[in-house]
Amino acid sequence: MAKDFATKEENYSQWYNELVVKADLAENSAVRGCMVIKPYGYAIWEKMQSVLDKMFKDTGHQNAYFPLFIPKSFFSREANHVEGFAKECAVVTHYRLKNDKDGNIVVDEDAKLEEELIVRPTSETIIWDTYKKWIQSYRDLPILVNQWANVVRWEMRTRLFLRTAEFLWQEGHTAHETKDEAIAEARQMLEVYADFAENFLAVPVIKGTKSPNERFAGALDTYCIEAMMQDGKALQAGTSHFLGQNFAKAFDVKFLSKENKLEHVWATSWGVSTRLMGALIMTHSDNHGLVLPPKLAPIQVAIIPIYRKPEQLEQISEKVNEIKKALQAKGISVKFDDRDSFKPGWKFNEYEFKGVPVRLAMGPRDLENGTVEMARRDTLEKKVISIDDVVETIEKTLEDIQTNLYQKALKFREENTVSVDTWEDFKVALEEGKFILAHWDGSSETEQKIKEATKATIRAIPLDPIKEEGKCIFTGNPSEQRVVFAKSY
RNA sequence: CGGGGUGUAGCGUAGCCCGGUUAUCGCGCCUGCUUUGGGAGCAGGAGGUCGCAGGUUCGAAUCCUGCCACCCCGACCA
Repeated sequence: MAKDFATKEENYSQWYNELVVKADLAENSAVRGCMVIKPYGYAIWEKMQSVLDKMFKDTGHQNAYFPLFIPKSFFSREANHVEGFAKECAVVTHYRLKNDKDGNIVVDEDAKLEEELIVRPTSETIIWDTYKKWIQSYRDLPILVNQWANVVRWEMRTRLFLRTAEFLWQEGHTAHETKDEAIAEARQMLEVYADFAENFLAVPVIKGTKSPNERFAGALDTYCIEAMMQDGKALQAGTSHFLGQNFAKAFDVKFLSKENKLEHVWATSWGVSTRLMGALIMTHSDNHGLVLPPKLAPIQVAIIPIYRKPEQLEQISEKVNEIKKALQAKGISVKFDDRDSFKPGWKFNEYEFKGVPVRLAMGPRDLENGTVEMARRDTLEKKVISIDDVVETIEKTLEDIQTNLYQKALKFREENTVSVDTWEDFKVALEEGKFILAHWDGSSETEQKIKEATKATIRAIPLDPIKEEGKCIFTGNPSEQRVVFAKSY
């Protein structure tokens, strides 16, 4: 089953250890749960970064960088925030090692830090401590800053891509004069994420807000995009938080308004991580390996020569280099794999599991006929095309693949989303791995009880809902709109 | 931290219950020849503290004790 293959870590981590592997660096495994991102995998991350970075800049943001280490005391300033992260923080207590009398390297107890440092699990605290120094007047606002960084969350159980102990991400932290402006910013960034997910990752997402139980620690409102993986489980692909004045109050960040009044600043934060690579794998992969959307594929076209004698390779190379040049002129990334150490069949498989969208093969037969064989990764179709049409055909095919992947994923989600009105139906649908649209009375207790009974949580309270009166699936209390329930990663 | 399981070559494994030659097999790796339109074939070769420490024994991968690590299920989570 494709969906088993694409969603079980032991499967994808094996066939895709070209991309990324779990860190296996230390025998006593202090780095358990971290990942080594290999060059090909990192190339995908870089593509994502460059697209997102441009989107952030187009919406007026700038990049900056803040320290990895955060003094412990910063964390205790915002009560909800510390509660949310305290259980998963790595703590630095010493700054020096020494040799003991047996020659072993040990921690130098004399080098104990006065105040422990936390390895950032997220940077709100250190950034707001800094913003205090940057903001005095309404003229200093808004501050629209993004940071590309790594963060560490000491999770009890890790999972490749989706929940590694260390991960790469971007975190935006903005400061505004008014509540409305901050909410508008959080909403805007949610739109940016949704746009990126759907038009680049080719992953359809549900936009919504989180219920209080699922909200970010310290936020007044958490906006999210939720995607469905091939086993029907939900994956939170990105979040954007309206933080209200919580951090401004905790870090005493005030400004003088136009009316000469001292007011607390309004805040947002938003982030996406290397988890998006997990979303990519688990949405599109099939039993042949990864399937990459053309807009994010490091290699869009792989060309494989088929030959017996060196002379044939020479002739083929000549033709291929013309094609390669023409494609590159159109901004298409091409790899001509003329390595002699692997056979064509081996290469076909290699590029297939690397998810390269289009593969060309050229052999003696094609040389005679002026043709080339083109195979597309999403449908695995092969056809022979004329060399004269190659650039045009490939451009069109890449667009087709991008659209097709999105449509396929969207169709899958729609087929696996159901509206239910009874508790019995709810449980059945959940067993079938569906997204469930159901009424909920709005209380945390009810959500908690449903979670305990079924493991399902509210993934999103959809934005712009169709207003519809109904009764809560669990308690029968009145409800104004349906929310999305699902099991999640 | 609670329940269950596993540790043998780079990876995956057999052997363990019932102790006994040189620790099994596959993949991968190296060399040579033949091959090349969907993961090639043959021949030869390299690679091992059997998780660690102790014990029982003439003899331990195998039995006993302790420790360590990892995996799965729960609580936690982008």
